[in-house]
Amino acid sequence: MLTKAEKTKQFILHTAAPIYNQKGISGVSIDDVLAATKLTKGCLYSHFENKEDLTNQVVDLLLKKISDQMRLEVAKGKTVKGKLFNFLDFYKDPIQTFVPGGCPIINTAAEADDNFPLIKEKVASVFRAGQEDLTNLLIQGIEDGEFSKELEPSVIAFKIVAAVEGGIVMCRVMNSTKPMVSLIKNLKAELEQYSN
Amino acid sequence: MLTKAEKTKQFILHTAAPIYNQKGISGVSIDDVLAATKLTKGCLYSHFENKEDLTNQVVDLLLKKISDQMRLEVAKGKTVKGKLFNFLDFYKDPIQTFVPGGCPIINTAAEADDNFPLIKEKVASVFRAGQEDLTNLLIQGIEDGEFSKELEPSVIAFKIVAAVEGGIVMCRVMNSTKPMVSLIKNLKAELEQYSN
DNA sequence: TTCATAATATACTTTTTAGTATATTTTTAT
DNA sequence: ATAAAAATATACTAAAAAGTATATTATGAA
Repeated sequence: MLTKAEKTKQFILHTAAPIYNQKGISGVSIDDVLAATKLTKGCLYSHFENKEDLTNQVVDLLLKKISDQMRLEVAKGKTVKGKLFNFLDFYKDPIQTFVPGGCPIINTAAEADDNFPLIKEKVASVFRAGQEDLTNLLIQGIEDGEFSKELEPSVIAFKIVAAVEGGIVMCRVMNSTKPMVSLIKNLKAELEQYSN
Repeated sequence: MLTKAEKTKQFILHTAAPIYNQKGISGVSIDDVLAATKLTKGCLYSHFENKEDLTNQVVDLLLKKISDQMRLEVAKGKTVKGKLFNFLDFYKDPIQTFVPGGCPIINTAAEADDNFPLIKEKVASVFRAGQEDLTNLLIQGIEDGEFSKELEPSVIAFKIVAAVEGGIVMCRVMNSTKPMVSLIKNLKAELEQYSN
């Protein structure tokens, strides 16, 4: 069983996660987290060394949450194409996102690249792992005969993720899910072009 | 001729611009700007009401700078395809960007969507204008017979921008321009597919 | 060239935010 | 049940950041 303290710590992390995803690392204050959790400083600082420590653990959680859920959805697909389509559908609503505030991966990436070397590395790892998995999936699709050999796995893997992540941010700012729906339809059609 | 004060104000804005693009709105302090400009508070606050005012004007400048330069490059193209390729090539180096820190449009979009309604609207306008221009360009390409009627202008316009903007952020975090080079090559190939 | 105005510098105050010391309460193993 | 240890609350200090009042200097139109 989870100890009380561990429960509280997880509660803090899970409560802080959407706040961080919405406000960004630099935009979040300890007081924001205290207000949301209704806890006090003494309590929070007994679970985290300082703000940097909290931030690092929140980012870890954010990246894990989105990655796990995404993999879960992908895994439901029976075929390679099914898995790819599930990946795309996972991102179909850029306004109401799995973690409020958009995709934590692109959000964190955009903020961390020039400012937080450690977090930058965390996000880079997530991107690299994602690219590797997607690329392998596409390779398997070719090997299985689902896709034509014309398809360049690593290029398409990057293109799909870049388009989806960029699309999320654009849609959120323009307050419309429409372009994303069209984009996903188009990306599916592009994959169909490579279908055997 | 530009008055002294106007010169100073422009100097502040242009000096602050890359700082904002790198650190993000919430990450920049007035002291950061003072340190970079070697000016004092009294001076800065005589040109700007407060931090919000400075921020708004810096964001305006950032969005204008990148938009103007992009349009300039696009305009150099002789054909529609030439213009589109120039657009893509404009973004070919995601590490050494026109404004240091990546593309101000996606950076600002990612930060503003949940936090700065006014700035969110500014970015949305830039995206909308860009989408309109790109879409019209593609429509013209079809009318001119450069592209096939199969090409859906607004969908491709969104796809290209989303992929490029998402790609920039991914490349920056992964510290590699390679995926971007491949992406641009692929997007050009995709456009070639629609070529007559 | 002078003087009114604008620009800039200096030296503050205020506010916000992070972090700490210590007292009190709650867990949990015995 | 109880006592040691852990968790939490209270009330602070420290530091950073925003913003202001006022003195000084520079600009440019008469």
